[in-house]
Amino acid sequence: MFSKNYGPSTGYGGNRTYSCYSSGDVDSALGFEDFLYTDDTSGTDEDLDLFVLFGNLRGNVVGLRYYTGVVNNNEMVALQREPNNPYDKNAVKVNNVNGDQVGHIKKELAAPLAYIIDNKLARVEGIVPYGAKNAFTMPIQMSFWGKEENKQAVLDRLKMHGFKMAPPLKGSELGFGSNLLSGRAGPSYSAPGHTAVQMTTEQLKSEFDKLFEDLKEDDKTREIQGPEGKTLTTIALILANFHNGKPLPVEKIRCDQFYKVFGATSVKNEGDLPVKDHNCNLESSTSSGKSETVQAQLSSFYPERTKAKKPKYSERSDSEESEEWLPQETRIETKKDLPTTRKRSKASCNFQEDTGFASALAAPSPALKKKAKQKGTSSIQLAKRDDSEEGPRTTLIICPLSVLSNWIDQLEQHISPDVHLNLYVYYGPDRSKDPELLSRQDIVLTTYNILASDYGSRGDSPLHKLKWLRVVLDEGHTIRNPNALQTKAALNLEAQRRWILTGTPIQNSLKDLWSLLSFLKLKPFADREWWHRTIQRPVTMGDQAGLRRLQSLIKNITLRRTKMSKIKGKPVLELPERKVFIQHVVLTEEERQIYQAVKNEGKLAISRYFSEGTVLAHYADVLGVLLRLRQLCCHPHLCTNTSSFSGTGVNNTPEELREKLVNKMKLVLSSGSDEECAVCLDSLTFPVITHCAHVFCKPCICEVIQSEQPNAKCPLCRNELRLEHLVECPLEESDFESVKKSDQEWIPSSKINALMHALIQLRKENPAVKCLIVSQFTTFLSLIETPLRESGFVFTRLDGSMPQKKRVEAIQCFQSSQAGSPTIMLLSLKAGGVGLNLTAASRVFLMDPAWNPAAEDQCFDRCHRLGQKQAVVITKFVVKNSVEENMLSIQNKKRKLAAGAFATKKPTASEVKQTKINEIKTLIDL
DNA sequence: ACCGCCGGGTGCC
DNA sequence: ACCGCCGGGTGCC
Repeated sequence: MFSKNYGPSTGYGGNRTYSCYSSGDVDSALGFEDFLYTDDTSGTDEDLDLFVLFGNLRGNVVGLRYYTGVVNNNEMVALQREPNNPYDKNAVKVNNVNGDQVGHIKKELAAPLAYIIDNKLARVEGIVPYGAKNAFTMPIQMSFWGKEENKQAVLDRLKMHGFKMAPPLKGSELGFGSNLLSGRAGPSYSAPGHTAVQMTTEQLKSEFDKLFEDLKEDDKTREIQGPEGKTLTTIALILANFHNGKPLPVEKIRCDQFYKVFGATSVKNEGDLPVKDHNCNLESSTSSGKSETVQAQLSSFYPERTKAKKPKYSERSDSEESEEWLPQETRIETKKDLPTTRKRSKASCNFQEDTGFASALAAPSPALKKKAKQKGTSSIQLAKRDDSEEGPRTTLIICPLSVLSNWIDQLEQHISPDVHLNLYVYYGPDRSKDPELLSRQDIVLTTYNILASDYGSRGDSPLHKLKWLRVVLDEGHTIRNPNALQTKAALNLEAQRRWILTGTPIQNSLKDLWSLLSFLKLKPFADREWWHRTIQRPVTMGDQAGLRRLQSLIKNITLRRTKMSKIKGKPVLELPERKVFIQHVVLTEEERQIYQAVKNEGKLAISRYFSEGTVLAHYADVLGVLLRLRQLCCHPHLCTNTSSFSGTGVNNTPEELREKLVNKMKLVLSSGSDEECAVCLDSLTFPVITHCAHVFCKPCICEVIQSEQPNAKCPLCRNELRLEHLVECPLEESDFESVKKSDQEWIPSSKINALMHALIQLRKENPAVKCLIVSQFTTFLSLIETPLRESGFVFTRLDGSMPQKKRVEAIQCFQSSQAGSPTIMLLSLKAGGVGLNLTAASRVFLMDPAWNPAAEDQCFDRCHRLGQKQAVVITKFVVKNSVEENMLSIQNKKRKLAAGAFATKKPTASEVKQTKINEIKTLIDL
C-alpha cells in the first residue's frame, strides 16, 4: 500500500470539516493552510476502482430548516463528516452538488456512519429519492462503497446501531441509483462493480476520440476568421471556467439518467442560474448575462480594444506574423460563456467579430519594443489605463519558462500603443515582491517555477496575496500532478476567472482532466466526490451515460482548435509535410570494440543482478550501463564518466556516500530516461534519492515513509527507508560554459561523420536551409561544434543549462532570416519545453533516440508547427546492432501503450517494476 | 411538524 | 398526584 498517498480523507465521502472545492467561497481564507491539508489535492482514488457496492440504506436528513442548500427528487447529495460539531462529534452533513449544506444525517444514523467514514470502511453516497421539497426532513437513500474486506465491518457497525443494510440490487453497480429508478429487484452479492461492464481499452479510446470528434463538429460554427480573411487557428485546447466557484449550471450537462439523478440542482427555472447564487457576485446573472461572449472576455483582457476597431496592419513591420496575434500558436484566449450555450449560434457571430479585435492589435512603436526587450524585472509600461473599475483588474499569466519570451514578444507585437497595457514580467531575482505594484498592472507574466518557489517560501508570495481578475495557465497540463508544488501554488491563487491553455488536457487518465477542473474550481466537478461519482467511475466502468456526461462537460467548458480544424471544409491550417527518416549508422571497427567491451561487462553485471533478483536494487547502475552504451553510440569521448557501478559501498564515509548518491541521481535525471516516480507515476518533481539509490519525488516518498512508520520500505526494492537518509538533488549548477575543453584530442565518430556528411550535402543543395541538431547529451553537442566550425557552419546553441537571457538570444538569432544568421542550432532534447518555436528550421537531425517517444515528437513539433512553411525532414541516427535499435522497439511499445492508455487503470507498482525489468532485458539483449 | 417530545398546569363525576 | 391527562411550546447536529 505504499503507493497510496492517502490523505486523511481522500475520497471518502468528504469527512473533512471543510472542502476547498466544495466551498470555493471560503478557500481564500484558508490560504496557505491548504498547503498543509493536501488531502484533497493528492489524487489517490485508484483504490476506488476496487470498490464494490456493499448495499443500500434508507435514512433521514434533518434540520433542513437551518440551511439553504436545496435538492430535487432523485438528486445526489454528498455526505460530509463534521467532527467539530459542538453538539455531536458524529455529525454528518448533507450537501447538495453545489456544496451547499442541505441538512444533517439524523444523529442515530450519524453515529455508525461517522465510524464507517472516519475509519474509511466505506464511502457513502446519497440520493434523495423523494421529499426533496420537505420543510423539515427528507429521506436519503445511501449506498455504501468500499473494499470487499471491509464489508462485514460496515454491516456489523450498522447492526450495532440497529440498522440493516439492504443488499445491492442488480444493475446498481454504477451507483446511480439506477436500482431506484428501474425498480428492479433481486439481491446480488456476486458481481462486484468493477467486473461488471468494463469497456476494453480500445472501446474507451475510441469513445474518447469521438468525444473530441464531436467537439470539432460543434466547433465548425465557431471557427475564427482571422484578419484579412486569413484563418486563425490554434492547436491548443482551451479550458475556461466561467466564474470562480460558480457552479456549472447543471441543466447544461444533463443527459439521460444523469439528469434524473443529478437533476437541475438548485436551478429555480429552466435555464436560470442556481438559486443559491442570487446573492453571490454573479457577473453574468445581471448584465450581459447570456450574450456575454468571448469578446467580452477579451475586452477585459485588452481593455480598450473597442476603440481600435480597424486593423492597423499598415503599421505592422512584420506582416508575416499577422497570423499570430496571440502567443503560442495563436492561443486564443477565449472563453465560452457557460450559461449561454443555448445561444451558441449567437456566440459564434461574436467570435467572428472578436477576431476583428484581434487584428486590431497593432504593433507597438519600435521604442516600446526596445524597452520591452529589457525583460527581467523591468516593467513594460505601455501606457496607463482606466482605473475607474472596481475590483481586481490584473491578469496573471503563468507559463513555462520556455515560452515566457514568446508571450512577451506576442503581447508586445500585437498590442497597439493605443491599447494601453501595463505588463510586468514577474521573473528573475529582482522581481518586485510588492503586491501593490503588481496590482497596478494589466498583465503580470510569470513562470510555474517562480509561482511554486514563491509559494513554497511561505508568506512571501505577492502572487498569492493578490486577487486577480484572471489567472491564465499556459500549458496548463503542467498542473496535472496534484502533488507538485506548482499545482498547489496554482490552486491557491485567487482569481475571478481561471483559464487553462493546453494542447494535452488528458494525457494518461481522466484524472488529468480533474486536476484541471479543480483549478477552474468548476462546481460541482472540482469536488472529487462528484467528479468520481458522475464521471470517472461511470466512464471507466463503460457506462454510456457517463461518457455522454463527460462529453457534455467537455463541450461546455472547452474550445478546441486542432491542426486539422476546418472551416467550410477547408483546413484551417495546412501544415507542411513532415517526414521522419531513420538513418542507420555503422560503427567503425574501433568504436565497435569499445562498445562491445562495455556491453559485455555491463551485460555480465546485469545478468548477475537478474540471477540475484536485484535488478531494481541496482537500477541506477543498470541505467548507468545503458547510458554508457548510448553514449558510445554517439562518440567515445562521451563515455568518460567511468564512475564504476559498484553499489553503495559499505565503507563509505557519509560524505562519500552522499556524493555517490547525488551522482547516481544526476545520472538517472540526466540520462534522459524520463524517469518517473514509482509512487505517483508522474514525472519527478523535487527528486530525492534513497540510500538504496532509487529516485522519487520528495513529497511522494516522504508520504510513504510517514505512512509506513516505523519500518518503511523502498517501494522498488524493499530496502529500509529513513527520512533522514533521503538525499536531495543539489540545485543544478550551471554546467553552461563549464564544459571543460576536454584534454582529449578531438576525434570524429561514425555518427558525427554521418551528420557532417548530411549537413554538407544539404548545404550544397540549399545553403539557406536551417537545421536543428538534437541530442540528449550536451557534451555531444559540444563535440559536434568542432567539425561545424571546421566546415564553416554558422551555428547557435540552446540547452537546458543556459540562462534565460542567452536562450532568448540564441532563439532570436536562429529564427532570423538575415543573411549570415546561423543555419544550425545545437539543441538539447529537453531544452525549451513545449512552446519553443524554431520554425526557421526545416530539417532536424536527431542524434540519439530518446526513451520516451513523446519527447522526440515534442521536439519535432518545435519546428513543425504553425508558421512552418516548408516540409520538415527529420533524420534519426540509429547505430546498427546497438542499444539504440533496442530503444526504438521500446519506443514503439510505448507508443502503442500511450495510444491505448486512456482511462485504463494506473499500472500497479509491481507492473511498473515488471515493465522496467522487461525494458532492461530488451535493451541489453538478455 | 396534520408529528413526537418536553415540561407546566392541573386534578371526581 | 412520587400519578395520568391536557394542551402549549417547540423542533438538527
